[in-house]
Parts: sequence; structure tokens; C-alpha cells
Amino acid sequence: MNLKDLAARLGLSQTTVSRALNGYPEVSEATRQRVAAAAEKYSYRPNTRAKGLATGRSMAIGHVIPISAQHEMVNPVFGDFIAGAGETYAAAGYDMVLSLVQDSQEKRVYREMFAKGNVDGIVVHAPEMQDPRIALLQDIGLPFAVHGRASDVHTPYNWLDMNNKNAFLRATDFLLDLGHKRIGLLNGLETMDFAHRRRIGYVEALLNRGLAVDPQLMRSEEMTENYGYRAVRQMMKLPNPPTAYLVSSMIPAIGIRRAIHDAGLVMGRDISVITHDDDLSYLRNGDDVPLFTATRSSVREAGQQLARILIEQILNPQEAPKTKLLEAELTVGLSTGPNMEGR
Amino acid sequence: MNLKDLAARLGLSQTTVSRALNGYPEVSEATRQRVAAAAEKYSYRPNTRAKGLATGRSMAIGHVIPISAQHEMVNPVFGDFIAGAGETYAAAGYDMVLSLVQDSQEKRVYREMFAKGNVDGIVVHAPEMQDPRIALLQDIGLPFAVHGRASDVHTPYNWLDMNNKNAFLRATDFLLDLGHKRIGLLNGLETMDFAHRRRIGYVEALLNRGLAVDPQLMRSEEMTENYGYRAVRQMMKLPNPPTAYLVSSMIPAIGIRRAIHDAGLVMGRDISVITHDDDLSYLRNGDDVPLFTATRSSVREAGQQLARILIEQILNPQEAPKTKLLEAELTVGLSTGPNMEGR
DNA sequence: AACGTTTTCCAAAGCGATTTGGTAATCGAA
DNA sequence: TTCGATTACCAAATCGCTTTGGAAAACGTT
Repeated sequence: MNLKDLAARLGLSQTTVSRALNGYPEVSEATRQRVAAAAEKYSYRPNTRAKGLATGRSMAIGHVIPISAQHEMVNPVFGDFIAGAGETYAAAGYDMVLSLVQDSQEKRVYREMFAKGNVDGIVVHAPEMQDPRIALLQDIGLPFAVHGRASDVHTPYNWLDMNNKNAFLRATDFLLDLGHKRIGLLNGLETMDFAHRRRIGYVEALLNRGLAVDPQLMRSEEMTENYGYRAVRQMMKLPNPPTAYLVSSMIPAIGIRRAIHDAGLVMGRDISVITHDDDLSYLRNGDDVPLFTATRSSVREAGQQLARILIEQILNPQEAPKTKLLEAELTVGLSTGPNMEGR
Repeated sequence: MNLKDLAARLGLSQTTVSRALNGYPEVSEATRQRVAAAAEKYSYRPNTRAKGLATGRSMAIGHVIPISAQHEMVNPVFGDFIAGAGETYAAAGYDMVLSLVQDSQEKRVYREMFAKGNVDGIVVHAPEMQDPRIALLQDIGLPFAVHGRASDVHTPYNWLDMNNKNAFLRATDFLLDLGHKRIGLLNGLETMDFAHRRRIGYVEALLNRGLAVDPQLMRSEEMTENYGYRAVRQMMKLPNPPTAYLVSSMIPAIGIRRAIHDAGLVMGRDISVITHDDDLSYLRNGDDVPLFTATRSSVREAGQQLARILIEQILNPQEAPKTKLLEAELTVGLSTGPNMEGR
């Protein structure tokens, strides 16, 4: 059933039917009712492509997920972020189109998306410190919003970020307050902007107390379970091993827990662990009592809010970019305790 | 830059330019070259919506992700499946459009997707035993392919499934061969078809050896880490607790590991665990030695192959539906050992 | 040279919506 | 009664592509 048929069935012109359905005023209330009823009856839905062609908008938003050639890992955070964004899109009538792209091809894909006109805007994932995608998208003139920030990009753009530096500063402070002096940092890849900011927070907290920053205690890798396990096993062999660890995600934190157990120690008593917790739906941090002491910030909520920012930008292209910084919440769980060394 | 402009610049008709770019024969090789060069130079890309309107195809495939109201969890498997499917789509020139939908609304969404014509086909996720979506999609006449199967649906349709029954039968056999008599089953939600089949495999293995099936040893819940922990803690309190566990995914398996440790026991020595492993990129089962004994089947590969099946169906709508059953591979890791009870 | 084929191109008609630029019909006020 | 304004509708243009139905030019054959 298309507009033409529907109009014919109603004995009206396509114009009138279209106007009636789209809420334009130049249609009498009576016919509007009649049209609405018929549309319902024949379950008429305007063809997306035709509508898009006529209006010049596609009512779709693109998410380009870079798959790096070396470590072809899908960010585990991705599912929940998408779920959040998807809720907002659905409510606003937007579709979400996903492209999985080799990161070498990413720029080409952005240009193509614009040229082919199949999205009205783009969400940029996993920004690096001087991420070239931002300048590219500004250059192209395609509305976009970034999940995170790029430290070395200084032109304004839409972003939503968790306050990574502050979260890790507070977490480190918390461990220092418990008497820990040697704290291992298991960071994500520090080419990623978020990881870079986290390290800054960690370092700043140490320096604030006049403590030395030991490169041997700092790691930066992709956040897998094994990474947590391996890194901690190795650091434990140091002459002066850490008494506490700060880790970037629940998944390596689980690996840390395993390493601690394997060494015959107890997490929270012998060794303290704080993790960042993205509040993933399938990896809840304990039922009532949080398992890990953690800085928590819901990635799903981030998805919701960033989607809203982008949609607003699309609707009002002249408006200045919006930014939002979410603060993480520090919840104390069972994985931390006072430094018992030398008691 | 659109077709009209490009044709004007070349002094050719839109027809000729279109044909040249789409590889039709009625264009001389010389002008084809000329057109290709100009298209490249002005980086011309046909507008997706216009092309779709003209051809009647949208070159997009829909994935409807149901979000159930009770437990609004995003399946952790989802990211990797999408990654696999995405590779195939990209290679074949298809876009992927995602809809996150409250499961109560799901049927409406399928109908709308068809009516609005914004996808050429659909991938059905997480089928239940008598999944009504299959009949619905057949009724609508929209090409689709199912990741998994629906036991109670007997009309032919495209599907790709892992041999869940066989995997769990073999895993159970493996534990029985090690001398375990009481084996706990931590299954996924058994309204899901895959979980139902897994239970059948488990039960069949027990019955084959004339062993009783104890309902107290069988659980069926959403596959979170806490689920694994809680269930095993509880089963351990039984007068006659299991000496081994069979679990549906790595994530609850990690919870089981925690429960075993917390009880002061050693996994693989005191208690054996076998898990199914979807081979997720961010949850590898150990580095060189597998951590868990597991039945493994790559969900990413499943995504790739199912996407291929669907695309074929779209291109040849008259062809009979295709099906594919992947066998899981049993890899022995550190989490299993002989039953030491009473030695 | 004549004639049928093949090659190479083009004008125009779609695809299914929105939107522009109207026109009758009705209404109110002078 | 007349005339401008308002109401309620419509025909046709438009978005950017593909595709149909030619038609002119080149070619081959006799």
C-alpha cells in the first residue's frame, strides 16, 4: 500500500493525504480523521527511501565501529552503549546503522556515508588523543558526536565523556588513604584518550602525596581477562610488589582476582583492587554488596545521553556544540582493605 | 555531486553515466574509462535513497534486538555476532540497521520494517522454542535468517545453529567418563531454544548411563556472573552436592570459579567445570592452555555464515531455505579432573 | 550500394514520498 | 451585494537514481 493507492481509495489527492498524516493545518479535521482511519486500516507506512529522498533526510544515525587489524576485538562496552543510544533513537524515530570497518578504511567510510547520504549524523567511538576523525567530520560537514574526547583536538564539537581523570584520581586517593604506597595501574591502551586521562589521574594522585611514579607498576594493554592475570602475576614477582591495583575494567579485574587466588592470597585482605565499572548488564558488580570497589558510570546511560545530544545537533545545525562530563561514583566493595604490610 | 551534475560535466546523458558505472554492456570502453575517472575525481557516490527508490532494494539488513522488560540485558554474545555479520555485509555492500525493541513491540516493528521498506532482510536473534516471529516473517514475506532454531516450528526457513544438544551431551559424557556422578547444570533461560536443546543433551547423557536426573541440580537463568556464583553456593549446601558443573557460558563459569575458590576448594581438582565458550574476543579462554574445559564454537563465525545465507536468500528468493549446523569443539583445560570423592 | 546488425548513446518515464503554487468554495464584514 | 480572507483541497514539480524504448551511427555482408 503506497500513498497513491491510499489516496485513490479515499478519493483524495496524494497531497491531502500526505498533509493529513503529517499534521499540516490545511486539512479539515473530518478528513484528517478519515485519512488516519484508512491509514490504520491498511496499515500504511510511508516508504522510508521515498520519504528520505523527498525530505533530504534519512532519519538514520551511523555508528562506525573500527576493527583494528592487529587485535580484532569488539569492545565489550559496545553492546550496552548501543542499547542506550538505541532507546533514544527509537523514541525519536531514528534508525541506527552500524558499519564494522577496518580502521585503515575508516576515513573513506565516513566520506562515503556522507556522499551516499544514508545517515544524518554519526557517533564516533573510542577516540584517540589526537583523533583525525574529528577534523575530518568537521570538514565534511556531517553532524557528529563523540563518545569520549580527544585531548589534542581543540576545536569545539559534541562530546560526552566520563570524568576519567577524576575517577582515577579519587580511586588512587582512596587506596593511598588505606595506606597503600605501591599501586599497580592496569590501564587500557593509552593511545585511547580515556586511558590517557586515567593515567593522568593516577599519576596526579601519587604526585600530590609526594610519591614516586614507578613505570614498572604501569601497564597499558587491551582490556582482557588474561591481561589482568598476566600483568599481576608478573608484578607480584617484583622485589617490591604492589599491595594494591587500579584497573580499567571489570574484565581484567576478574583476571586480577584469579591471579590473587592462584597466589594463595585473598583479594581485599592481602591485596586491594579497584576497578572501573561500566555497569554492563551482563557483568554486574555483585548482587547487593559490590564485589569490587569500583568507580562506576553507566555506559548505557552515556549512550542515551549522547544520542540525545546528536539528535539535537541534527535538528538545530546552527547551534553550538554541546558537551557533557559525567562523574563516576565510587562504591566501596569487598576488594579493598587497609595495607597490612609490616603489621 | 549527483548524477545529473556528473553527466553534465562529462557531456553525457545520465543514462550513459549510470550504465557506465554499473557495468552495463551498452557503453564503449573508452567512455566507461572517462566516466570512471570523472566519478573518481569528483568522488561521486550514488545517493542511497534515490538508488533504493529506483531499484526497489534498500541494500540494508535489519537486526532486531529484543530488550525484555524484566531483565533488560544485552546479550554479551551480540557484539561478536554482529562483528561477524558486519564483515560479510560490508563485503557484499549491505548496511546493517539495528533496532533495539521492547519485546512486546517486536512484531509491530517487523511489520513496519517491511512496510517502510528499509531493509531487504532480517536476522532473527535468540529464538524461543515456538517462536512466533518465524511464522510472522513468513507471512509478511520478508526474507530472514535465524541465529539458532525453533524446536516447535516445522516449516522450512533459513537458520544456522550450533549443535547445542550434541555439545552438551559430549560435555556431560566427558564428565561422566571422569567418574562424576552428580553434575550440576547451570543452563541459560530454557524458554530460549538453545538452552532447551542443551538440557536435552545433558539429560540424554545421564539417561544413557542409567543415571537419575535430579531437578535440584538443574538451574535455568540469565547467564550472569552472579548466577554462576549463587547457584553453585546453593548447590554446595545440598546433602549430596555435585562434584562437577556444566555451564552455558564463560560468564557464569567465572562466577562458578569464584564460588569454588570462596569455599576454599580448587577448580579442576576438587570440583570440575565445563562451560560452553562462544569464543568472544574480549573473553578468551586462557592464552595457550585453555583455562576452562569447554565446548567451543565461534559466535563471530556464526555471524559471518548466517549473513551469507541471508544475502543468498535475498538474491535468489525462489531458492529453498538453507540451514547449517555447526559442531562445537571440545577442548580440555584446567577446570576438569577425575572425581576424587571417596579416594 | 543496400540492408540488416551491432554499437553507442539519449529522452523520458518510472520509484513513492513531500512541497510548491495554485483554485474553487465558504465565510464575514462593509 | 460584493469583495477580501480563509478554508480545504488538488495538479504537478521535485528529490536522484534506474530503466525502458528508441534512434543515430558505425559496421559487416552480399
